[in-house]
Amino acid sequence: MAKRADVLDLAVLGLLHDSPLHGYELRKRLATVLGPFRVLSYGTLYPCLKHLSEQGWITSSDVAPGAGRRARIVYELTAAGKEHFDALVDESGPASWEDESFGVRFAFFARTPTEVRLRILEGRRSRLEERLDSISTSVARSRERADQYTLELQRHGLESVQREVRWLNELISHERGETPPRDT
Amino acid sequence: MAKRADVLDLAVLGLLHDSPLHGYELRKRLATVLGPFRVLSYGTLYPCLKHLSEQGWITSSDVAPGAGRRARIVYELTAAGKEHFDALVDESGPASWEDESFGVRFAFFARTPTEVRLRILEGRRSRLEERLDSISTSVARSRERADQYTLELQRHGLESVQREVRWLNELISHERGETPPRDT
DNA sequence: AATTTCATGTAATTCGTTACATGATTCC
DNA sequence: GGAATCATGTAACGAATTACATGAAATT
Repeated sequence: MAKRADVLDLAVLGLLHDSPLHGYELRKRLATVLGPFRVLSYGTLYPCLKHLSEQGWITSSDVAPGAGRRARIVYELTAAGKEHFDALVDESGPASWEDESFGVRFAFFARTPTEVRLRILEGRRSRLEERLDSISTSVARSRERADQYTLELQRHGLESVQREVRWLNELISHERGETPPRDT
Repeated sequence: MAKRADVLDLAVLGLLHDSPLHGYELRKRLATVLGPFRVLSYGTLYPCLKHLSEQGWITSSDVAPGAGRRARIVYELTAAGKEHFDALVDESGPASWEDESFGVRFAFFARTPTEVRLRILEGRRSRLEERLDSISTSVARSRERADQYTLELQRHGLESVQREVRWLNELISHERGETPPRDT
């Protein structure tokens, strides 16, 4: 069963899928995958890399300080790591896992089979629709007690979720209707 | 200086501002304030209530099981608690604190002076604008390396942030231009 | 009679941050 | 010569979750 920590694993394995990288560079690229706001600390990244090595999903090799570049440790994906990545991308787990991993899984869609892409998009959509329900319920429950600002906050939240559902609908029909943008 | 944990403190104190409540009921109402998605566990709530009592911001009293209702512990805001709440609402801290507390502080706007409301809204807006910058930079940096899906994800993220900025603009001009919806 | 909802807590664990510690290289 | 960036880690701490533990009252 997928755990929370697996989100980071997934992101790191996904980035190493393209090319071997060292920790410092990985951290910068993770910002793109996890969202440009979140900057991961080394206190999280390096223990994670150690863990991935122990599991045999990546290998590390010391690269001597060549012309202009200093010594660093480059991590590379193993065959087992590729398998694990595929399993993680496809894996469905508790709603919290799927929510947190959605962005990361989407970021690696170019390497994901169409049917898995569809499953992920549809899963996301149905979770958002549940959210829509629960917001409506909570709005109904607290209408008397709520002031203008609370209502406005709920309204805005509702609208944001609805917008994302529309976005997903477009993506889903795109996946179903025509050749995907790029197929690897 | 505001810490992360203070977000929960703020939410609890804000809810108790209206009326005394017991833990179980508090937890349900917290869902409205923190967002209908997040359900807080008792493992977080009860230690928090203990902490707030120790600080003298709330008092607890055992209520005997009256007609139809069973025994429970009702928490009430103290004068010191009200002061602390006001201080927390007004407090500016690291970006992470302001980001996480924005929703909660907004939820209690009805009890917040107009100038503080404006400070909070403008603070949020300028943080989002920084985010806009950093997204643009990261898009520019990774354009060659990025595939269609990564670009689409970034595009969607950018649009969401821009939408929220527009929302904030409306709220700000509303605060500046006319009598606020409700003044307590 | 059984299940759900009400109601309160504790213990172990996990995730992640901040601060600390170190040092080379490049740019100004 | 000094600052910024590159590069890798550890230790202490903090926040919150899950699982555990308990039990009464209401609903079906």
